[in-house]
Amino acid sequence: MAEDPAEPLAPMLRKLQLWRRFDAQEQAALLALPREIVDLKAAAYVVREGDLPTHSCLLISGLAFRQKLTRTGARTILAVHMSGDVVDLQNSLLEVADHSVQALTKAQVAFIPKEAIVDLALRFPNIGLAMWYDTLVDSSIAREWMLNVTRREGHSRIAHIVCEFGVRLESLSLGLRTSYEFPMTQEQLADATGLHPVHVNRTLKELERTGLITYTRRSITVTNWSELVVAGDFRETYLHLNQPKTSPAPELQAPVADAE
Amino acid sequence: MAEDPAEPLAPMLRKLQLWRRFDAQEQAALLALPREIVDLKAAAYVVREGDLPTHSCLLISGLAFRQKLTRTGARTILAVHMSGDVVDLQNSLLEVADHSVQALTKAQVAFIPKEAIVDLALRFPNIGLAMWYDTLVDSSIAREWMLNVTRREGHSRIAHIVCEFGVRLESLSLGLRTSYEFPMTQEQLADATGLHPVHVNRTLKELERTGLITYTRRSITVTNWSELVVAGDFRETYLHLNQPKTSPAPELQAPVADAE
DNA sequence: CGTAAAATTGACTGACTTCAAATTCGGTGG
DNA sequence: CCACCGAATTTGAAGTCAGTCAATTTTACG
Repeated sequence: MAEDPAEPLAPMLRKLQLWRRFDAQEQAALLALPREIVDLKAAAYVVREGDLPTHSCLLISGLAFRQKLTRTGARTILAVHMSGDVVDLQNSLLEVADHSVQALTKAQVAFIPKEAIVDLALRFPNIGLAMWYDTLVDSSIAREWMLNVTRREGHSRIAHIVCEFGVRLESLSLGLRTSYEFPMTQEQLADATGLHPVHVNRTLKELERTGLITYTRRSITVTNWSELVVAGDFRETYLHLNQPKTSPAPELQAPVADAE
Repeated sequence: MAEDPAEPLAPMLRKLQLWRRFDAQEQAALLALPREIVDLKAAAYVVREGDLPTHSCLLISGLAFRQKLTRTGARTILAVHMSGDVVDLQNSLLEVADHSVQALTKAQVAFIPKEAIVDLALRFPNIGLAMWYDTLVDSSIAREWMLNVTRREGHSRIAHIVCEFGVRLESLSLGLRTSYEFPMTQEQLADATGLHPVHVNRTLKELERTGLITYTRRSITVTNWSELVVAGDFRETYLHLNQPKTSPAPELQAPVADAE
């Protein structure tokens, strides 16, 4: 949790090095990205749908989520982001933001000019690849959510998202998969699972009654992990947490010999 | 439709140049990618969930779709791809395929070794950026689909997808937005909208009865575009078709002066 | 302590699913 | 050209999961 305040971009470096290894020069360039550190209150907007974003946003601490609305105001929550995620590499590289990003809890973020991101990707293609990979993993999670909300029943949807948050938070050392802080309201949980808040409430109660979880207003304890995994049809491959790191840009070491 | 057979990768070049302009060297490098051209029958698999993919797949002609299954066999269709799409830039760069890709119609594809893609991105960062952008647009469409299946009613979901295919096919000169070939079965349409095939059938009938579309087994004519747009809550921003092309890699022209 | 947001509960409704059977279509072989 | 077959579509009837509406209780927090 206690990041070196002198290196606010360290969480981004750590996250991207899940996908590619960086040499000293690449690490320095990344940490030297121009940025503005901002403290956000819960529910503060990072980007609004329709904006022409000028910055990307790194989440240093706290949680954030992406959302999209129908014309009638119904909401879907598309993703929940955690420390180290460059929230909205998805959004801000394209011209117009097609969805909004909002802080879920109070959060510390770094705004990075989008040209600086593009420039970094052009000067250090290895970092560009890592950022690309990172957005691909986001997409993979989005696909699993799509499956979740279209083809699983209510109690499975809830069970699945409870499993996912546990594994993700544990991978960041922000909790245990069987016990973690859970700051979403039931209404937000409903928008993340395509259900109605009332039904989410009843489903949580049912998961408690059947002994799978204990739920208090802002925390979750899983009391029967293996049954919860079955109930949620949870298979964690889609999180790509075991992606083997590619050693430092081997392609750059032998680019001349192009045997074909 | 009639692409120069000497340049089978031309559709990919055309598509990527929607996002970035390439100079002659970049264009040549892209067209020279190693590849194997394959003709696929309808329903043939390109990648299966769980595979360790070694190739990316460019769709030269025909349609393809991505899908994912629950443990009990229920299916969701995540995306439909058209000519020029590098189906599964999404999938094949990561270690394990988290979903399957299948031909929707008979199709011609080019398999490109994934190292060749990574190598191209490292040698020509401008092309790397274009491919990244391309996957971001895919993600944007995926987000709209998520909104569609979670927060719109059945008839809206169908109306929305009918609008989307019209606009996308028209942008590729493969049809008119108000009249196009539509090779999906009602069962596939159900899996793309999170509905049951029986309900899809009834909904299509209702859209016909109310005069919005005419539907025959394998083609759609929109008889009232503006009402269909309203019914489907369709706003085409998310397709990012008006993304202004960035002129040839300006960042590369002045990388020295880094005024901050 | 007071207040607003969030959670909870009950009664009722309905959009969509399920099951099952009939019909149509497209291609194939005689 | 026509009969045939499996897949896709269509239709009907009945059931249910989740939504809706509305009121009450709990909680966080100043």
